[in-house]
Amino acid sequence: MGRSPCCAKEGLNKGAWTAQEDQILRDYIKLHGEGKWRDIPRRSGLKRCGKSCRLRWLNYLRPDIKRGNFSTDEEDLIIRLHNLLGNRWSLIAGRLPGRTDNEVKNYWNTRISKKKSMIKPAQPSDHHHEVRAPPESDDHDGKSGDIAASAADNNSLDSSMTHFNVQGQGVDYFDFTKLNDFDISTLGDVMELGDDHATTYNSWCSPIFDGPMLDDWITEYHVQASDFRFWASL
DNA sequence: AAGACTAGCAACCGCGGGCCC
DNA sequence: CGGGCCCGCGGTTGCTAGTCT
Repeated sequence: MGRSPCCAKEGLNKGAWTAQEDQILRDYIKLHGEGKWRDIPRRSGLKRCGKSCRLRWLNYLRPDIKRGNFSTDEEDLIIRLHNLLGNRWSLIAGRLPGRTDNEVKNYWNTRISKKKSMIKPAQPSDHHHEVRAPPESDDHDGKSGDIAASAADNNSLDSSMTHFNVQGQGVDYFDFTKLNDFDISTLGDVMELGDDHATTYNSWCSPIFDGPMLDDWITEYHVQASDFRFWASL
């Protein structure tokens, strides 16, 4: 079936928004709230398609938007989140208060990706910090003999590290089953990775503590030690 | 001073998913 | 169950300001 266009194109303005248009949109949303984007042009008199109104509001007019340069902390966060999530800009932006997905995406495309391309790839020996894609699920089933695990034995993050030799690639993971006293609540609001990679804190952290879920967890979520250190430090 | 080039950013576009009928 | 609508996402485009020659 053909998809209907988001709006009739005739008679609509395109390109940069004027201050007057911004004000109309601001006033409208102040009065009626966000949502029903398709109705906005008709009800507000704006000659813009609903999609354009939504974009303008979310990326520019929203009162909580932080403008200006990204701090080094923000940049570091973006790099780490991008390592973990890939080009899922809305998820990344969700971890940066006041930043929009568009802004993060632009920042990545214009600066960070360039910076990264100039840095030589990490050596295999410094695997705690190297940027590396997670092992493919097909590579191991979490129970196979490929995985030789050895875990230390007390409560600290370091001692709960488990080293796996997956397909000959040494990778460190955290074993939550070794973390008796760790304040897992610090993770509560950072683990909303969404969709097929992970769900919320409640739905996947809890089962980990109910039993030895590490193998499945690694297979499904691929959270490496370096990434977990990062999450835990937030 | 002016034209060419570049970087950064705002906005557009097409697609997919969720929801409702 | 399938079609249509709406929303949100990510890739891409194009404008503009700044820099270079």
